[in-house]
Formats: sequence, C-alpha cells, structure tokens
Amino acid sequence: MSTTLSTSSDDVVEVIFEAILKNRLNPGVKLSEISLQEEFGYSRSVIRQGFDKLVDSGVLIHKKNQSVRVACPTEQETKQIFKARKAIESGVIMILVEKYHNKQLDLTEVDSLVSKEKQLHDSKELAKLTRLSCDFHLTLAELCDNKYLVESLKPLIPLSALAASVYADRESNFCSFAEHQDLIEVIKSNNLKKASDAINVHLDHCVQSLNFGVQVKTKNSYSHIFN
Amino acid sequence: MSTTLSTSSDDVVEVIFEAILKNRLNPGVKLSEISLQEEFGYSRSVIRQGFDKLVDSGVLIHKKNQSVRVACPTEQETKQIFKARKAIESGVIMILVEKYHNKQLDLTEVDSLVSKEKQLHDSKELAKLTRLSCDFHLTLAELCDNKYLVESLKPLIPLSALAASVYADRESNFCSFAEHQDLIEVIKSNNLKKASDAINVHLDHCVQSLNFGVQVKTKNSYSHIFN
DNA sequence: ACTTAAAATATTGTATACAATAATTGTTAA
DNA sequence: TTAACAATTATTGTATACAATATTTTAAGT
Repeated sequence: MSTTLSTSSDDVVEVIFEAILKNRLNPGVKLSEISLQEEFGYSRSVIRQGFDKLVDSGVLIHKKNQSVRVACPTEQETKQIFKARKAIESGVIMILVEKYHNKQLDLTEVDSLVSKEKQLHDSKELAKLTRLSCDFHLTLAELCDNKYLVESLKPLIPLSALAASVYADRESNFCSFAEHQDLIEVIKSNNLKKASDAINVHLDHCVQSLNFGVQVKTKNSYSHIFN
Repeated sequence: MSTTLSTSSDDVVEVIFEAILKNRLNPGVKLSEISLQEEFGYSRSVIRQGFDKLVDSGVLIHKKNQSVRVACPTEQETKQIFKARKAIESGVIMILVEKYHNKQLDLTEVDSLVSKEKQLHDSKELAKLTRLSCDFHLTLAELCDNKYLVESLKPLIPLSALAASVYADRESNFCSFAEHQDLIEVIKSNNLKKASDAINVHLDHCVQSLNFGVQVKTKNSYSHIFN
C-alpha cells in the first residue's frame, strides 16, 4: 500500500529489506537513527519514517526509548509466520488456478524465475538464491492482481528470510526450487485441492528444514551492510 | 504489529479507526495535519506518524504534497478486499476448526458477541452493529493465536467498513449476524470443507448485498467526528 | 459573467532543536 | 576482581522552524 507516490522513507525501507534478503543484516542487530543518517543522505526524520514502516511490518522491533533492532523470530514466531503464509498463499494459489483455467494468467515470469533459481542452485550462489525464492512467492501473489493480498503477504517474506538466516544451516535446502517447479505445474492442473495441498506441503517443508536448536548470534556494526 | 510499547501515534490510529467504524468519517474526507493537532493534544509530527501508519494500511490515501484522505474503495477495490479476506479468513476458520477439535478453543467470547449483534439488530442500532460485526471477524482471527494473521486481516476490516458506508443502503443486511451464528456452528462441526465454504459464502453475501450503482458523496469538516 | 493569470494563503516535506529516557563509562567500596 | 552507584554520553520522543509544493483568492482581460 504505502504512499501513492513513493517518498524518501521508502528508500530506507527498500535498502533495509534488501540488506535482510542479502543476509547482510542479521537478526538482533541494533540500528540507530543518527548512525544511519550518515549511511543514507537523509535526515533523522526520514530514517525514522522508514523505521516506523518496518516496525509496523514486524521486520524491526522497537521498544520505547530504545533503538530499533532487526527482528529475530523465535521458534514459535517462525511457526506462526509460516502458518499465516499457508493461509494466505493457499488462497493465492487457488486464485491462480482459477485464473489459469480462465486463460487470464501468464506464467512465463514465474517460469523464468524458477529457471534462474535452478542456475543459482547449481552454481551454489546461495545468497542470491534466497533472494529469488522470496521473489517467487511474492510474484505468485502479485499475479493475483490483488494489492491487498500482496500487502498481506509482503511483510511475511522478509520475516521468513530472517527466520531462515537464524535457523537454516548451509545444507538445509530451505525453500526448494524443485517444489516451486511443482507449484507451477499444479496451477496448470485445474485442481483446487491439489494446488492447495501443494503449497501447504511446500511451506511445511520449509519449517521442517529448519534447525531450532541453534544459538542466535548478534553483531553490532553496519559498515559493509548496505552496499 | 506496531510498536512493542504503544506510542502516542497509536492513539491517532485508534481514534481514526474508531471514527470510521462508527461511520463518522466518510470516505473521501480530507484530513489535514495542522487542523487535527487541535482535536488531539499532539503536535503535527505525532499526528503525521499516525497518518503514516493508516496510509500504510490503505485506510488513508496520500498523494505527495496533498492532504491525506479517507479511502473510498472503488467497486473493483471492494471486490479485491473481500477476495483477500476470503483467502485469509478461510485460513482462519480452518485453524479454528482444528483448535476446537483439539479442545484448545473457547468460543464463549464470540458467542456473546453474536448475541449482542442480535440485540442491536432487533433494536435497530445500526451504527453500533457495524462495529460489532467488524469485531466478530477480528475476534475470530485473534482466537488463532497468530499475530501475523491478525495483522494481515486488520487493515481489511476498516476498509470493508468504508466500502459498506459507500455502497450499502439502509436495508442491505450487509454483514449478517445470522451467518455469524452459522460460522460458530460450523467451527464446531469438525469439517474443514464445510467451514471453509461457510466463510466464503458469508463474505460473498457481503459483496452481493452492496449496491455499486450509488453516487459517492464527500464532506469536508471534522467537528463532531472524533468524540 | 466567464476565463485566465498572478498573488496570497495554506499545507505538506524535511531538517533541526531541545527535553526525556536509556546506555555507557568511571569511580568507589567491599 | 567484582558490585553498586553516580556521572556522563548517546539516543530517542516530541515540537517547531523553514523551504517546497498545492490550493485558494484576487484581479485583469475578454
């Protein structure tokens, strides 16, 4: 949703989103307004507006009179995040099945997304892969042509990325591109039940691939984070 | 999500939400920051922070360098809003069915909500009734114990109220308490398909009860709006 | 009277100042 | 060395000032 014409504070939001998806900003990191006005060119009030939006979406945490921190989803929160995604995204995929059946859906964009995912997977470029698998889910939502649905899902994607950066280990196969391929096939199947099941299974697999036993580590400087 | 500890700007959000649900703030009304700092005790910066949150949720519309306006959903947007709600709320009700089956769900709160709805319906107190039927849907979401799901649904409720205030005529039976009663029953049925169908039908009925032929009217003063 | 253009006014966008609160550092005593 | 407390510093919460942009009013010309 945000402003109809985007303002400067949206830059802040974008840059921080990017930093999270690129795995540069780790969960728990403290972000102070004055420190960041040097990184960006903007003044504190603009930085803060961006922070406020991110706090609202749950990506940053803010306690009164304290600096904001990058969210660090707990095990319970992670499970809630994916439960919410199952609700929203099974709605998404059923809309897409119907659209496809009515010849109102062009899947070339997601098709090429999955191809790129496969390339990155084969060349082991894991950071970029995270980014793309996030894009895959958001793109499906966007194909519904329903901004409200997109806005509902949007904050849950970086939150999922944060959860993954905490709990996914190197080999975990967190958000499998192979299953993304399956999802595209099932959209074409014209079978609502199968489609709904497929997305639920995929998201369940995401959670199952996580290792909630790990210890959370926190850093405190943001020199090489935003570039 | 909002701040962990609520700040003053959340008051602004709350008051404006309330005003919308009470049908005091009509779609399209212009809200200027300086005019409102007299209504509230706060300064412009606080008012604006509240506005920003409301803009983000789509309840207020903001074009650069212009005053914010109360959103006035078009026919198409209204249909999108309810399509998004169907996706989210069918997820909600399926979670509740499961919870109820596992004896983890207490329905007394929603039961008494529906009773109150019936009372207000019988005594023709329509403004308060709108408020309660909104509460019903939000309460169902809250019973899921999933803040992400609640936050996804939350902005769609005042948006629905705005749509109703534009397109629902006096006799339209917009969000029927009788169907709310049915929804509670179906949660108890332990039948996922029936539950999902019931909420979809209810929300479809909401849209069907609207008359998109009406002309939109706009006012411009906010004297008796917020009290 | 109506249209157009210019001046005046009002409102937003951004930066900054100051007070309130939290975090940090330094000092002292056990 | 460690713990507790005080003083200092840093950071946020809020208000306000000023510039940029929109809106309204006024005036002139047709």
